[in-house]
Amino acid sequence: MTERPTLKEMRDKALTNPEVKAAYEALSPAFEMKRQMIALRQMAGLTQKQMADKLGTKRSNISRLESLNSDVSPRLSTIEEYARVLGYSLRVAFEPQRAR
Amino acid sequence: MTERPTLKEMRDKALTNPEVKAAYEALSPAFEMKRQMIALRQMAGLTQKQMADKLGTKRSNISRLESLNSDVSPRLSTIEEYARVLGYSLRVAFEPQRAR
DNA sequence: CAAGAAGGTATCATATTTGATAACATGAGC
DNA sequence: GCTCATGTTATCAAATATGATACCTTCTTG
Repeated sequence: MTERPTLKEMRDKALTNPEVKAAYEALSPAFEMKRQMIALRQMAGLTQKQMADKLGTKRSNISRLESLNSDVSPRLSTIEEYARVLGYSLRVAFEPQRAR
Repeated sequence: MTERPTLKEMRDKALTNPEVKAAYEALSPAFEMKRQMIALRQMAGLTQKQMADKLGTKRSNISRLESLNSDVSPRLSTIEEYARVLGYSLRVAFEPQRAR
């Protein structure tokens, strides 16, 4: 039974291409959130160093937290703290999954 | 210089009262989120056991994750997974902090 | 009452994040 | 070129979350 590729097969194949994979992940909630975090910090006119001071930690840790290609998934409380020192609170919403 | 209590002092004092503390925390973003998670699971007609199976883990871990008076702050990826198996994706929004 | 289903909580081992330090790269301003 | 500010990345120790197991309570149903 030879068949033409299913949608899922095409997607999986595409994801083996690094560029496609990057573009795909760029849409993930975590990526969107990190972009937001960076934007909020910059809008507040703060450097990573100043942000680190406010949070009682170091530059490098802020860099890692904001890093788009970091493989760590931060704790919810870490994101909450980051938001709080910038004058924001978190809202976590669940929305019906986008079509794939 | 005896003074009348500041707002902050009154708040801190109030938070030593367990009941007040509970009511206060009930408004936190994490609490709101957990309530949402439980509601979504129940709307899907799933028990914690069934949820655990979908996630490849155990009942007790789901209970802890959903527990409102748990002292653990889950990873973002943990919440994402939970949402995903229910057909939802996460949206994390930053909103200007409520007045206190 | 007995038995099973559902949920809660404690504990321990394991996995992962976080904090701190150091080294590197880039760009601005002197 | 030099220096400083900013940001990135790697590494290790310490803190914390997660997985699994066991035991407990409360309901429900027979």
